[in-house]
Amino acid sequence: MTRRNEAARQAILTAAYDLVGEIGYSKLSVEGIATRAGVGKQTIYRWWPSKGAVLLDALLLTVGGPAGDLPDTGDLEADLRTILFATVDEFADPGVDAVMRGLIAEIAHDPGLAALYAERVDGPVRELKRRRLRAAQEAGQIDPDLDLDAAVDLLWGPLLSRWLQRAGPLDHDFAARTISMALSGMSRKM
Amino acid sequence: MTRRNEAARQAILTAAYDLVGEIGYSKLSVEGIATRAGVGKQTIYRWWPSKGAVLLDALLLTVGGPAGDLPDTGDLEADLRTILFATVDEFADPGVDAVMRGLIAEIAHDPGLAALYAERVDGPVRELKRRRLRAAQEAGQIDPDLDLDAAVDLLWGPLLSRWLQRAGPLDHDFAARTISMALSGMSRKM
Amino acid sequence: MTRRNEAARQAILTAAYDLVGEIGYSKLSVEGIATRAGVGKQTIYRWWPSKGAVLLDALLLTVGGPAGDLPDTGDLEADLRTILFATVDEFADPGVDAVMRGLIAEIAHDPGLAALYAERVDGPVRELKRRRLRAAQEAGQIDPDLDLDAAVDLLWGPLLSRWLQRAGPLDHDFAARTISMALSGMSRKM
Amino acid sequence: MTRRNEAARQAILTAAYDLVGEIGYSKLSVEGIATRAGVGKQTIYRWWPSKGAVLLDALLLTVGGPAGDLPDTGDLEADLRTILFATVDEFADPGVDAVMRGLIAEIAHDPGLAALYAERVDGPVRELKRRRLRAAQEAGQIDPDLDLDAAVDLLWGPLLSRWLQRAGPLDHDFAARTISMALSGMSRKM
DNA sequence: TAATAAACGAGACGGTACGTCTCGTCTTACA
DNA sequence: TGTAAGACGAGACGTACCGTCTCGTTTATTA
Repeated sequence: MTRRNEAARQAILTAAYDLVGEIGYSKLSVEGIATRAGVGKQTIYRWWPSKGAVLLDALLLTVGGPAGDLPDTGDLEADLRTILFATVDEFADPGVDAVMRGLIAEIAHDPGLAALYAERVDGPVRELKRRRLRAAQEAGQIDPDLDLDAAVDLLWGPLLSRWLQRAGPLDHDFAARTISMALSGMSRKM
Repeated sequence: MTRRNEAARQAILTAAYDLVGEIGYSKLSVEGIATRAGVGKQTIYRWWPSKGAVLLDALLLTVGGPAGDLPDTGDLEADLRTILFATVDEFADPGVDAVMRGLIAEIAHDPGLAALYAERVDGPVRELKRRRLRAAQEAGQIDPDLDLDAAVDLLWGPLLSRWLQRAGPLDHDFAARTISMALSGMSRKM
Repeated sequence: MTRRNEAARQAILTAAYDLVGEIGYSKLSVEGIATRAGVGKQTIYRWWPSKGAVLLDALLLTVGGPAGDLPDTGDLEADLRTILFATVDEFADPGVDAVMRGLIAEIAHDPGLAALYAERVDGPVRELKRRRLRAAQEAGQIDPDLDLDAAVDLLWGPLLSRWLQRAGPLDHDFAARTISMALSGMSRKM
Repeated sequence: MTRRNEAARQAILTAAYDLVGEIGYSKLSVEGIATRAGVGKQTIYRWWPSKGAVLLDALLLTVGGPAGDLPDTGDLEADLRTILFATVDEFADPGVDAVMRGLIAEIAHDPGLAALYAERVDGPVRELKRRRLRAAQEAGQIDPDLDLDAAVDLLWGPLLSRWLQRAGPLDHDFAARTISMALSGMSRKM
């Protein structure tokens, strides 16, 4: 039986999320999270194996878990705009930004965290995206032979690229242009 | 004139690059680099402002600086394959992987490092990519009204996505599929 | 009326006494006692105010409380030998040794424990010693003007000294020599 | 070659000595000493193996090392008064009191500390005491067959007893009475 | 013969301190 | 002067216990 203190859990995740946005992943300390949350360090170590695991949970507070299906109005391009605009907005949140960057670095050398990330964050979201594109295939709007995973990356990869490299604006206009190119292609039409 | 010891510089960069591949960015310490390189800590602090700056220099040792123009045989799709296959291969290097992930995380809260990254790594490479696509525009192979920066991201973003999320294979086949979709588009042709 | 669990009391005192002999006073923890005794921490805190109080009770289990009068055969020197030899043997018990040393240190900054120690341990024993010497005074065997408290310290102090400083053997022979010197004095008799 | 910071050494020993007198041995922490001394914890751990070793060094600052020979005016009883009165005064110092009690407890389970104590504190002092008594033997003032170590304990043991048990006043008067009894004996002279 | 209330085991909690590790600065001795 | 070595003040690491505070679960009267 668990006698876990839910208030402490919330305080820890909120403190972690706020702090990482303020000082960045690498300067974030378990000590700092505990102090900000008004909690003993052991309470963090009791329930999470690492700083990364805490942040992953904190991320889910914001990005939300399985948020139901993606919109499907029948108009694929309009729906993709709705969805990618939301992604763009999420990336603009300093908490999400800092947490994601930290996790990306940590995942490389922490297989446990990588598994957790795949299971809790990437997997569910990616499945929703695939499902929306499959519906478009069934509606005859996109090529039925398309590799849906590759298609998902074609749509979201460019956003990721802008976000990571900070080498250009990541705004709704860019998302719209990406959708347009992805759907119709870069090549000159004869 | 600097009395800088070039042998020490080499030893530091090599040690940093090797170590980051072995133990990861977050566990890498200046102390560790100095010990591995057989160098005093002060010698590192004297010449680099941060761990990230050392790694950025170390990265340039491997990825190389401005490597001349990208190939232009006239066949755009073939040239893109050559180029993106090389990118895929670079991402497979554990040293490059670890350094890049670390830099990505650090850049968010270190403007100096961000500037350095933009100037030394991202900028020059991106310029070469844009130049190759501009040539294709002039050759009438792709839409003359295309936003070239967005086009670069449409091609390289999907690779970045696979590399970061580790949610699918990042191989030559995937690169080829991405190029094909980017050029011709996802939409069903009537 | 208390519904105190006597089995738990015994288990706690035994565990405390055994543990302090094994790992010493400073490394002894309430947590450790509770675990060894198979008891919840609260059961200890419910009945004792401090680690020292537990040990004081544990000490009384072994050293025993008021063990009746000291022997009085009429032969003072022989009786003192019997008594001091017993004291020497007690000091040799590792449990007694560890508990006493711990209490001595703690007493300095814990007035409550000091009072408890004076009342339960030192007081009763000292009274018995004084009483035996008073009988000797009445029998005309020792100086009737003697300060009995000082005399007690003259006999037992040297034992305490050896025990504390560990700078010489604390055995029956030493006790006998001490008794002999105390009774007849160090000065050359002309 | 040592590059030890002498100022830090002094600050640590002074802080340790002051603190132990204020809060007692068991509540004394390395963290507290470091903070009070304005020093990093590592600087303490670098040079001392334990809290006890720091306090032992701190004790030597006050009690002093080999302070030259004990007084020898030819009058043994007068000299012993001078010496034991000084001992009584030392025991009255709260710093000495707290340090000694702490060391006594620690010594039981720390052979290294015990050796250090014997070598640096107890040994030198005891040798001086023995030497003074030997001079008295040679002067024909005390029994030439006396076990000098036992005689030392006969004189200082009672002081130790009073100090430890706190069961009676430890003052010059008591010391004088002890000397008198030790020299002439408790037994009624016929 | 229940019910009921304390004492109990277990262990989570907010804290303090542990002893270790690394940070970035500073000092020393050598080349 | 630049360097290898490494001491220093600072502070986070992850662990062990502190003493307090619930939790159900015995027990052992009391109704």
